[in-house]
Amino acid sequence: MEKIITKDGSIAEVEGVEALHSLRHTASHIMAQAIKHLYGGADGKAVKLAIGPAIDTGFYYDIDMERKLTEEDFADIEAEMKKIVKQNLKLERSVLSREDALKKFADEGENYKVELITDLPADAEISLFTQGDFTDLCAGPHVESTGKVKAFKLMSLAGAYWRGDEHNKMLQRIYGTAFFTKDELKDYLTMLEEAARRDHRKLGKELDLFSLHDEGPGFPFFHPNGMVIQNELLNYWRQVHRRYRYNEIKTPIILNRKLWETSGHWDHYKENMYFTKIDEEDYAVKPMNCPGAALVYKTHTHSYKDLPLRLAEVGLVHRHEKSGVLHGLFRVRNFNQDDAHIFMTMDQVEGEIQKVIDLFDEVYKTFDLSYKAELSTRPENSMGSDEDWEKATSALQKALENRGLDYIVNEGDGAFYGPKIDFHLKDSIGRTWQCGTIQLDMQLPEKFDLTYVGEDGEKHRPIMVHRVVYGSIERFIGILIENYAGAFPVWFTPVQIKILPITDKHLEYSQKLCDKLFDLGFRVEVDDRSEKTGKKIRDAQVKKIPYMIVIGDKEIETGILPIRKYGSQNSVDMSVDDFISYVQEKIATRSSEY
RNA sequence: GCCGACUUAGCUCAAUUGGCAGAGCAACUGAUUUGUAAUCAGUAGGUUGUAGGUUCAAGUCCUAUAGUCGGCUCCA
Repeated sequence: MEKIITKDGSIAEVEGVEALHSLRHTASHIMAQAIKHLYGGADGKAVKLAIGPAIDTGFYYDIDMERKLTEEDFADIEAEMKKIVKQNLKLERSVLSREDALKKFADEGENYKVELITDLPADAEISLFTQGDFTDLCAGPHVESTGKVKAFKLMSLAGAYWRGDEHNKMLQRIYGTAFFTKDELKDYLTMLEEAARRDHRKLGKELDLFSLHDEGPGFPFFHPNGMVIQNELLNYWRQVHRRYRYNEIKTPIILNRKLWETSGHWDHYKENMYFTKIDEEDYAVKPMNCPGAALVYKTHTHSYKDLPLRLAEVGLVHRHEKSGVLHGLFRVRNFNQDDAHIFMTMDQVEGEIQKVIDLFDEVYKTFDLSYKAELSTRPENSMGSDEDWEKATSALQKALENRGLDYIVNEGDGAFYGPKIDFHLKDSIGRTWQCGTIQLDMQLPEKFDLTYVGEDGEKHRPIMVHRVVYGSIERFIGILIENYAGAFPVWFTPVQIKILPITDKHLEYSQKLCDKLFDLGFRVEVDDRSEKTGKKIRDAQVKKIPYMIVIGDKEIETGILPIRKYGSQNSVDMSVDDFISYVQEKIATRSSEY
């Protein structure tokens, strides 16, 4: 239990995340104080402070000053912070009137604080926290004194726009982390090192899954091992979608400008699209699959009896992403969406969305992934009537609530054509990435004049849903690499079985065994190098191959195979047939155990 | 796109104040015939991201540019 000074100024005893959050908030004040001391000049005005909150991984402070900080300054700042910690200064909360607060910060040249105060609601209490010679506008909470901050470390520097708006000035952001004890800090740093070992960019290279080249920034190249994963994921995807009664289509990558004008992308998505000319006419490379699906829909008249009509498509889309955002397989410029467009009546929306959520849940469970759902509502640059947005948003909300899913709401984060539910998955260091998404679209059926014939014999407008489970195959593979640290379940790992003959004498038998397993559909290889067994085992372990079989005189004589599983120190004996059915069972059940 | 850092052999990394571009692993060749996490020896591998500049001399300093990394913004 830790004592903290809460937002209303009272003292409370808290523990866990809440206590840590307070500690880190105080740490950010200590850092700001240290930076003021070191670089603020006599009156402190050379350093202007913006905001400095605690975050999940620690804290940061955004500052504005002429001097450009580098990581070499960290040692100085940390040393100054240590002094402040050692002084064990009490944090004291005070309240000022709006005028007094504005005057105080204006006098100090803290124009960002002035702006923050100005934007506080009229009835807000303006609280300050003071430690020694440093006072900051702050709602709290904080720990009682600077001496509590026993273990901290500055982590990185970054630029950050004031108020997150790219039209504003870019400030210098310093990230740090803090813990109550040195051991906790050490554990955290160790965890980060381990996470770096799971990084999909590193493992992608080591396991020879994919590569990225200067010749195509953001356009990943998949190697044979990576393609095994991709194809297995798609096989599984097709099985699931068959069961959920989807039909698959394929639409072209390059389509005429007119189509994109009809769909609204030409007006709303142009900055993310690539263009080309064919026979003097404008064409665009598709950033989404939906207009193609709309054209397929229109090739027939549809009865209400056809609905819901589920058209799946694994579509390769290209999007121009700003150069600074590319990130391994997580953020690329072309990717395969495991898309589907569902056409239905308004009455069917809620039930159909629930089916989609069921499908998502099933798929994520298969990969041992936990996810977080987010509902995004109407953005500013959007099309359609208030009423339609209202109806669509509440249908999504109801589906989420009926399924009992926890979700958060992102106001104004929807697509320009409708609200959406996003499913976020975590990478190795806890950053979340949007994978699955369910987007209601009231616009496209209108734009493309999509209709179905109702019971009444009249034409009606269907509702459309876009949805992806994996999101992008590329991103999903990245998530899987980090989730499994490269040790994939048998069913989609690139090489399932490695046969290790002890000497050349055992090569022939090994090769025969390999052929037999290969013909049964297993991904199996023989290590026929003239290396010692220990070396072959080591290499197979490093490549994270699920099953190793050492073949020597004994095995040839008895026909019993010693199976050594990945991560295990010893082997278990199995007959060839038992081993075959054992592995077949692991694959059939998509087990993540070996 | 913006802020900062980085870029040396296939990979991971060295190279003192500017002074002969190197190691381990991988690859290849040969020897070795090996029983559960690295056998030995040899060979080859480079316009130091790219383009300029400063200098007697540039991996090292300067400018531009590309890419990568950490963030911001944006997003599957």
